[in-house]
Amino acid sequence: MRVTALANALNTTPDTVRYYTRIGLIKPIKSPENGYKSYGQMVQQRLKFILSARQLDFSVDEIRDILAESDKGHTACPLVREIVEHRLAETEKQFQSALLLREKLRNAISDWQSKPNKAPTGHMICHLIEGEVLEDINSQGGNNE
Amino acid sequence: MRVTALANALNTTPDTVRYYTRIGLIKPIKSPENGYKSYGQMVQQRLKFILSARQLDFSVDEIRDILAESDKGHTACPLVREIVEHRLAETEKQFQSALLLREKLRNAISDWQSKPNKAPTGHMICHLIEGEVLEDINSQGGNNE
DNA sequence: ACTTGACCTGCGTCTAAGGCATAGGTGTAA
DNA sequence: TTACACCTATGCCTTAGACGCAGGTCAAGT
Repeated sequence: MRVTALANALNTTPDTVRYYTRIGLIKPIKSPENGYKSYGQMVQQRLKFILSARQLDFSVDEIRDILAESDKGHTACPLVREIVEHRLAETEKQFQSALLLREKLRNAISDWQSKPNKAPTGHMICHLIEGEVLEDINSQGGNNE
Repeated sequence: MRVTALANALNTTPDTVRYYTRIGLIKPIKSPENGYKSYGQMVQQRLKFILSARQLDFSVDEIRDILAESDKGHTACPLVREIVEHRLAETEKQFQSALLLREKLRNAISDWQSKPNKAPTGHMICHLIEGEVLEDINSQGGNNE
């Protein structure tokens, strides 16, 4: 199996396969005559795992750690559980900030409904944004990860 | 005002100020003796606008367009309204996909609650991920922007 | 055998929005 | 003057692949 065949088999792109190959997550054997990479059955299984983990939004680094553990013959399950918990927490944050942003944008739209368009005044570029909306936004405070 | 002073005044980082300077959104004057950049009052106002727009998740490119319009003496307001509508739509998408991901992760956690940890079997790296969860996920279909 | 065209390959470069490291400049207290 | 803290500009690094390019390969047609 070569890149494109493998990609098609697992419903991904050749570029993705090449990328995982480049960073060493999967290792094909190189044909000595034409230099093309050839992927075996084990590699396909491995790629399948990688793609599934990506669907759960695991980072490539996290996946690398999991595979390393697995390659040493250890269970990767505890690590996977840990990561999925962490990812859920991250997603919760993203979720909340998307919620907040949506609120800001909706407010902006409705607040601006009645306001006219103005030309820039030299000390103000667009009064819609530089108006009172600003203060509300800037006092939302910082976040810490 | 030099980078750090300006950054502190507007509650951002020197690196951010440098970045906006580098891509030409704000233009300081360079001291000819030591090469340090000096930012004036107008620039501060401009940066304030930029930061506010970033709070609304405007992209730097969008902000560049707005500033270009404003610099030509035209109202940027219609453009700003347009962008904010577009951004709201984008945010809605993000919101939905965060929601979906959260659901997937929660399901994974609860499904796995009762399952044991297993060592890799050679054709399976972690049965938690390679189990049935997979099929559900892979049939979610693609999105198009 | 030769050529055409379609497809495929590896490699290098690009993305967004800054973060970080490094090398060197500046200021001031001892 | 030296020590030390802080400041500066510059260049490289980050994610997870996408895209483009120059060249290689394959099957069909001549």
